[in-house]
Amino acid sequence: MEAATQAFDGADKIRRAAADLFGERGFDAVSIAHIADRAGSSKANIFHHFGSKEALYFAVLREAVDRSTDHFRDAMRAELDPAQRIERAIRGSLTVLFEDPERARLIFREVMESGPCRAEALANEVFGDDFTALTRLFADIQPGGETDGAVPPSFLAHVLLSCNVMLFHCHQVLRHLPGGEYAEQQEHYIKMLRDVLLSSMRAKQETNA
Amino acid sequence: MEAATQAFDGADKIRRAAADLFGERGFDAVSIAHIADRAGSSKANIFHHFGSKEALYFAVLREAVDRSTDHFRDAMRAELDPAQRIERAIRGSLTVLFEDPERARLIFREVMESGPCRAEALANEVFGDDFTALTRLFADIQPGGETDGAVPPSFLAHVLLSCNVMLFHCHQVLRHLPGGEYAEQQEHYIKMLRDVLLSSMRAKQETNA
DNA sequence: AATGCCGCTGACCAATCGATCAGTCAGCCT
DNA sequence: AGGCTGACTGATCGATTGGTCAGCGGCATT
Repeated sequence: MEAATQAFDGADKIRRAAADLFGERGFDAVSIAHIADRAGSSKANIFHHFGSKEALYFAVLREAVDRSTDHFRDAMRAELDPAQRIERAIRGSLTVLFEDPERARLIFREVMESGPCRAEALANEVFGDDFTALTRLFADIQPGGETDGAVPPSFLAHVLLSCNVMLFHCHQVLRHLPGGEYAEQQEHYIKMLRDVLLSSMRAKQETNA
Repeated sequence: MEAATQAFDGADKIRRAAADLFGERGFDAVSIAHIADRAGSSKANIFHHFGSKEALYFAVLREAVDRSTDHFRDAMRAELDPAQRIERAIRGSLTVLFEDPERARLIFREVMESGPCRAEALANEVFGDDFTALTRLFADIQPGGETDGAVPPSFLAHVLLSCNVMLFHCHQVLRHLPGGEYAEQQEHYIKMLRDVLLSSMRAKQETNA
């Protein structure tokens, strides 16, 4: 029926322009006129294809979400020693963030802004799989199984993602902080984070008070 | 000269209303009319006191920054054993975030949005002192001094701040993730993060490849 | 050739945006 | 009393916002 041949039809150009602009400046700071201008289209055409500004935003958001989970999944499968598997996971998550920055900022802004209502949907439909996969990775590697007192795998996933997300969003600031040179040496950063995660897994933890 | 007695003059009410709204929804999503309404004032009066929307935003931002650094400084001084000092630091940083959420979101949004131009100013004038203090804390506690191969103190500061900031911004999502119950048990969260940081300091790290 | 559909456009809408204006009112100084 | 300052307001500005609508040209079907 339709021609799937021409990959760049008008609607797609609009989608991509909107993704860039929404990612850079957020929902409210971007106007339909801006998007139309960047896409080389007209305002009316945007409403013809998407109906409203909100609908366009959600379309862009959903596309960004789908794409990012694909990338993350690829970076996860590897049968190596624990240190290398952790490195792989760190690098994979980092790649997702840095290779499509606008998309990543779009998603994180949504997470920040979303109230309790949408948060559960985001957790289940968007981040659940990736987080579970990462948690399972740490559970697999854990030397003595889940001895009580040890840091649980899901928290190690939290540490990994937190550090990466922070590096991504703040690296322009971090690199000017005293001792923040790691923000510009990605390989060095990866090894340090790997060491933090590895030693947290190995150590028998004290659980005083 | 001026009366320092009346603590809530008009300008201050505007400032506080603006801080709340900017923190909740960001700069572009908030209009002067909203702020005037919330402050029980008039649009024109806002321009009378602050000159422009941007000037009001910066005034609010600066006030938020000053207040947060004060709180952080208090939480830092304590002469206890390493585990307790780290706990103290985690709790202090967490308090800064959660006890004035709008202010915290205001600042973080500024960090996210700022290009390379303003990032350096933010690093030096706003976050430099706190980050340095936190780094020094880890350097003091470090058992064998700075043996090479160990995770540097500034990176431990990165881990601490990253995890806290992520917990703050995403805890509505995290608590719905499998294994994300820690997002609602703050004391448990603090102890886990403390263990991660402690074991990262103690362990002689491998620096292969 | 007439048809209907679809991608697309310029002109236009009411509402709202940030900002300015002249002007009011209360307090303070001389 | 009179002059002056500063907090404050309602009305209003031009520009821009998200959104609508009638209509255009190309293309496939009948």
